[in-house]
This record gives sequence, structure tokens and C-alpha cells, in this order.
Amino acid sequence: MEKTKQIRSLFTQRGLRFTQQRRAIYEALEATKSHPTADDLFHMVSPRLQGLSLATVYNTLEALCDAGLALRLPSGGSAKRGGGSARYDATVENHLHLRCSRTGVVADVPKDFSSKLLEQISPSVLRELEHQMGFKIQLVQIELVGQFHKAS
Amino acid sequence: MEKTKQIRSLFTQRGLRFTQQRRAIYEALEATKSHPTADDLFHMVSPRLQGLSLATVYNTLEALCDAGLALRLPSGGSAKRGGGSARYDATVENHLHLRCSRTGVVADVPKDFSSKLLEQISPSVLRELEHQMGFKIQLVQIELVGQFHKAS
DNA sequence: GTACGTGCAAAATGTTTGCATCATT
DNA sequence: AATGATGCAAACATTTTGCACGTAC
Repeated sequence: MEKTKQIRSLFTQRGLRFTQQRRAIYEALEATKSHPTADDLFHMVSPRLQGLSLATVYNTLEALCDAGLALRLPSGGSAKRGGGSARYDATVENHLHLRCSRTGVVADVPKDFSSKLLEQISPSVLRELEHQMGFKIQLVQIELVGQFHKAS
Repeated sequence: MEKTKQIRSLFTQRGLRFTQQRRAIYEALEATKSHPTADDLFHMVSPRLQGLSLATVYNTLEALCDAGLALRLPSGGSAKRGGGSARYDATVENHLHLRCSRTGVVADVPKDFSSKLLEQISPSVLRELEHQMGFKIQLVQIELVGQFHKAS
């Protein structure tokens, strides 16, 4: 299969071993828009890989994040309100998130809005900031915290 | 004392009872620039309030956040790397944070940079987004993830 | 006096670790 | 063959909860 090869080369390019578990977890993460938690992914993937361990999901997600193939979303909100577990996203292109302050649900801001907003941030100011603070910026994370209408 | 009254009225304005614990925790949070965790605050405050319970710190922080007197910072990074516990900030005026992807340490972006960057975000685009997504934005959280030079 | 906050300990999560085994390189 | 990943269970850390008591309104 074509896709398998693509993923395989993505992995090996970054020094990750290509295992069935990693492949399945990455595919599931890539296929969903839902910003799943590690546990969500475990439940999505384990039907196909009987015997999968939750610890492997955690290990894999850490490896993917380190390799730049996934992002761990900064999680606000108390544990009660959805802030209790980390959420992941395989979309590496920079985009914004909406986070509901009641439920912790995370949604993507549509691409056109995301780029419109991100373009407004001046790279020269960021570079000036990097220089002044002695800090190398890897990622600009923007989260719009608020509430969806029609309270549940 | 003047300050006590100020805090008292801050609290009562928002329907919070004014207890010694809440006062001490709020003062400690307001006085520091260090974005402490609940446990940090517990250790800062408990010398003055013997018998203070960590659960009270958590309760108080939740009450302060709900009342808009404090913010829980979105916490990226794995549990190992400082993402394991929530950090709080009494500065309600919107500002940006730097987060070290190695250590989880959070630092404020200086006010002049913060406002320069925040001003670049067009309110009209945000309003359009709110309308399209059916979402009421309460807060724009921006985090610059990266690393400080001179690794520790 | 009533409603709410506090302290304590126990429970509930979420995440990591140690180790034996297994798969990928 | 060697290195690193997996699975399992136990350890760990963080946060929440239940309940008796105390305190602010």
C-alpha cells in the first residue's frame, strides 16, 4: 500500500522505528479532527491491535511529539472541566484552537481564519522578542477560550 | 489596613467570601511573578497559616479563576517536563507566555511586547469568527513554546 | 442561623516506570 | 545480533471528593 510507505518514510526520516502500534496510532490521530486524549486513541486503535497497551499509546505520542509529527495541545481548564488529560493533534501546520471553558472540548479554527489571524503577527516583533529574551520560539500556540452558544 | 479592604471588596464584588486562606493565597499569587503551581502556593502560604490544606488551595484557585481574579495557564508539555501540574497567574490583563519545551518553566513576555503583539490581532476577524462558530470568546491565550538559550 | 469554606484522609484520574519479552533494524 | 519498542502491573503525581467542623455573612 502506498500510504503505508509514506508513513514509514515519515517515521524513518526522523529516526522512529516503524511498528504496527505506532503506525496505527499515527493513522488514527491523523484521520480524526477530534483532538483525542491518549485514552481516546487507545479505544480507537485497540480494536485493530488486540493487546495494545495504554502505556504504548503514551510512549508513541511522546515520540511523535518529539519528532514533530504531532502536537500536544496546551490544556487549560480544571481536571473536572476537561483539562485533566492532554489532547493531541496530528496537524502540524499552525492553526488556532477554540476551547470551551465549561467542557474542555477543543475545536479547530477553520484554516482561513487561522491563517488570517496568524499572518497578522509580525515575525519581526517575534524575532526581536527572541533576541531580547534569549529564547528560541518553536511554536506559536493560540487558544481562544470561551463558550459555545446553546449551553448544554 | 488599606490593602485588606481592597482585596475584601474585590472578593465580595464577585460573591466570594473573604476568608484568611483566600486572602493569603490571593496575596501570594498576586505578589509573585513565578506562575506557581497549587503546591508551590501551598508552600508559600502555609508558613503564615498553619494547618492550611492543599485542598483549600485548589478550591480557592478554582474560585478565583471562576471569579476572573486569576488565570489557569494552559499547560503544554508532558507530565515529566513540567506539564504535570497547572500553573496560575493573578495578572488578569492579557499577556503572552513563554514556555520552555524542555523544563515546562513559564515566563511572562514583557508588557510592551505583549501589547504590541496582541494589538496586531484584529478584533473584527475575531468577531466574525465568533459569529461563524457560535462561540463567545472570553480570552485569547497565546503561548510561545520553545527553549531558552544556554540549556541548564 | 444558614450557607459556605476548611481540613483531613481517601478516592479518582492521568501518566510514568521497571522489567521481561518481542519486533525492527 | 543489537537496539529499541511493547505489555503488564505497580508506582507516582495531581486533583477531586465526602464528611465533620468552623467561620463569614
